[in-house]
Amino acid sequence: MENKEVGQEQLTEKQQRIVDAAIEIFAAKGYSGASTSEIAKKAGVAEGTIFRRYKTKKELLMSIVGPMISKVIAPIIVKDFDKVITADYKDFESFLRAIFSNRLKLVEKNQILIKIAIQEIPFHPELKEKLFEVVGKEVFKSICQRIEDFQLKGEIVKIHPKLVVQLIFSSLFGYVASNFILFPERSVHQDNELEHTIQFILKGLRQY
Amino acid sequence: MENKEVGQEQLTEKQQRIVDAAIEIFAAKGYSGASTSEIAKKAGVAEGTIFRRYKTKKELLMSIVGPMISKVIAPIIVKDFDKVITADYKDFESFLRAIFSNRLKLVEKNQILIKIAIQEIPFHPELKEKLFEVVGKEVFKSICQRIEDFQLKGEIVKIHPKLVVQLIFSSLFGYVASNFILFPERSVHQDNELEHTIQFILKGLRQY
Amino acid sequence: MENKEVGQEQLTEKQQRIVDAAIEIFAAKGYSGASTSEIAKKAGVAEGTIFRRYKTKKELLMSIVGPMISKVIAPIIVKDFDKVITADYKDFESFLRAIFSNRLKLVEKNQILIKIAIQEIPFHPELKEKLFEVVGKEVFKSICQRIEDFQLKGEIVKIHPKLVVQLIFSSLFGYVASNFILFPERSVHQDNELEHTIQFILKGLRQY
Amino acid sequence: MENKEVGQEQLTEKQQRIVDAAIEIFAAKGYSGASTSEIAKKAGVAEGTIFRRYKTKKELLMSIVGPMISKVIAPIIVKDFDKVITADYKDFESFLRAIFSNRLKLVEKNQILIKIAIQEIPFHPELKEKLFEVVGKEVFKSICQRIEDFQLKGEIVKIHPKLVVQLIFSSLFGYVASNFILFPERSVHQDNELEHTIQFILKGLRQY
DNA sequence: GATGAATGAGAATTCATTCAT
DNA sequence: AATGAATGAATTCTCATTCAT
Repeated sequence: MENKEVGQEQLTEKQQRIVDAAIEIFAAKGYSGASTSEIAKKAGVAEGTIFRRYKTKKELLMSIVGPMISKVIAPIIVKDFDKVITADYKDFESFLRAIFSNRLKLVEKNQILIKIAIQEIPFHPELKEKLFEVVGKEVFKSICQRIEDFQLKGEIVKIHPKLVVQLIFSSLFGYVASNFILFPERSVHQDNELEHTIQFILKGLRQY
Repeated sequence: MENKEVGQEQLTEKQQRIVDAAIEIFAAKGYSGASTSEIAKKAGVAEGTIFRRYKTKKELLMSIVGPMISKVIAPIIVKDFDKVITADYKDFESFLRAIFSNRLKLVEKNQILIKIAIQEIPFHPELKEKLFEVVGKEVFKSICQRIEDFQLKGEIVKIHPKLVVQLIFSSLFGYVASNFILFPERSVHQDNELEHTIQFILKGLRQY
Repeated sequence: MENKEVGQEQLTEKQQRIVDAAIEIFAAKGYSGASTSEIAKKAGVAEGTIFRRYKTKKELLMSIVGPMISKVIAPIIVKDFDKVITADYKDFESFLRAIFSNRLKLVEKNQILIKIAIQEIPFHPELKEKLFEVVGKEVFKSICQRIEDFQLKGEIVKIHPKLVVQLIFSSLFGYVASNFILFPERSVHQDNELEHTIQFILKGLRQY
Repeated sequence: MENKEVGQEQLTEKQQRIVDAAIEIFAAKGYSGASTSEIAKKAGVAEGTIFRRYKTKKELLMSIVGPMISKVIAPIIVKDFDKVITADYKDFESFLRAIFSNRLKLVEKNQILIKIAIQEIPFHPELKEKLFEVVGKEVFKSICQRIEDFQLKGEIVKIHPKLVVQLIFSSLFGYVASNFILFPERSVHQDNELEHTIQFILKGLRQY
């Protein structure tokens, strides 16, 4: 399972194997629980090899999670957001579906990385900050603005736009977290579950 | 901040201090990231003292998280569930409010413990199993049953009861996770946010 | 060869053995060339034992050299200096002999420590500073003052007192360095060598 | 600061840069404290490049210090020694001044190299031996012989010639060590200090 | 000749755990 | 029960050295 999405700026083959191994082990045991020797063994390299490119174990983590936040989390929300923003969605439902449909694929594709990110964010203020920056500044505003548009058109309930966003993403996050992180083996995320979740949000935000 | 709720069966004062210190440090750094010597220092006891009662570090974790799952997680859902089940809630809204109102207090009261549990569950199959047992077997059935009642009365949408439960608890979990674990410093969980969340769920589950 | 002079504030027996081993190995290989595992082996303790008391290898060095500077170097010059100052030495010769006689015993007794200090001072600014402080501030002034007395009495040449001190201690340092550090195995420091050195300084500083 | 004096037999430009970098870093951190990768970085070459010419790190040190001992230390004492020996110095003072004057320039010019040599000699028996050979055999005898001449003429005190040499060079070494190695930043080696040192030795060795 | 990725032995340090007091 | 010195295995990291390109 390669994660070519992340951090492959001129990595040698061995370094790429290190990154892949690290991803797997960080996901399985968490950052603190993973040992560099285990990573090296799984990658089939000498332990010292890890430290040629990454000065510290933490740098290895950051090289995985840091870019991921900008390259995966952000796109999950922002990607094609120009289109979403520009595109004149005929209604809120289209908007919501647009968000869910292609974004959930990104989530699925980057499951492990997201698992690592969610697991480690509580322990690494830098990551928290980065997430805030990426999500907060770049995305939040534009989404909120869009929400207001739909509110003005009377399509969704007139509560604080921030709250609308939180409700949508709480549902999304709850869905993701329970399916991917807490109980990944369950894999009950059938299509209709997703559809019902969308319906749930749609109705939950309806005005009357 | 004492957590008298958990594991105080005949603990000496020092042992109680150890538990309190462990809770704080496990929450801040995770199980693997916490060291027993740090815990001992914060508790103001000798390093060896920890191992008098708890044979291993892991046993210390389990003594905190294990009981917590039965004593806190379960009550969050089950407590007074006899009443909930017995009580003839006049409608689904009452039922939902009943769940949220007193349960969210439990969550707030046990914030740290829940943080630890959520952080560690992915790494400890035993915990996962215990959670399944407690939540799954004891609670899930009865909640589902109750949901079916409301569905028969036509109060909520007729989708698979399990999904209804997941939607409700996804919202709840999203709310809890984002407020308590990911961004505990934000503390925007104002009252009206909660109210809107309830409204959101109510409408989201309405039939038409 | 115990070095009970230094740093034995409530050391356990093992810790004392660590210090002794460290002194021997630091002296033989220098700080960077010595490994903690070698020290542990020579001390007959587990490597981890070193780090119970000394957080780092450097702290171990400092615990040896730091106190030594105040407790050995300083006394070499200052010890009984009250007497030297108070005592009305009938002439400069008595003064010089007083300095040399009992002080050189201190040097001999602390050979190894002095060797380490001299070897490491160039690489550790902290040590240099400490030496300056101890020697410079506490000692230099009072010696210089004493020198001036002898100059006024016409016993020694009237050049800058600082220079007199430097000439005396250059001779002393040259003697110590070549005998103890550079060529310790030669051990030609016979009594008459010392006597001639004193005569040499005496005549070298005579006025006419 | 190039040290063209040493080891430039057919060195490529890169190899010369390696030598220069090594000199700087060996001086600053000592042999054990210096890492080849740091040297490579400072020299602006690849890590492997060092090992093309020098099979080991130690060989690099030896290529610097070894030749230095013959090419710098020896000349300090021997250079023009034919002249010194042949030349009929009219008195001991001229002899002493001849030694000091042009030799101290050599010392100053090769400060760093001498610093390295003095720092490393205690740890490398080969260097000690080489120094003995060069200094001891080639120089010592002829100096001693010369000293005896002056003693016969009644110009200097009649103690063992070896001791005379040691007294002279102790003063010289004390001067060099304190000015260049221990406290290089002080740089108080003013001209008159030197003059006074010479006067000090002269008088110290006078007969009556 | 030069490079720099890779190595593996070993360095410093951490840490859960034991045990004599 | 409590202590805290001691342990030794494991962990992170360093570094001289090799070798294919």
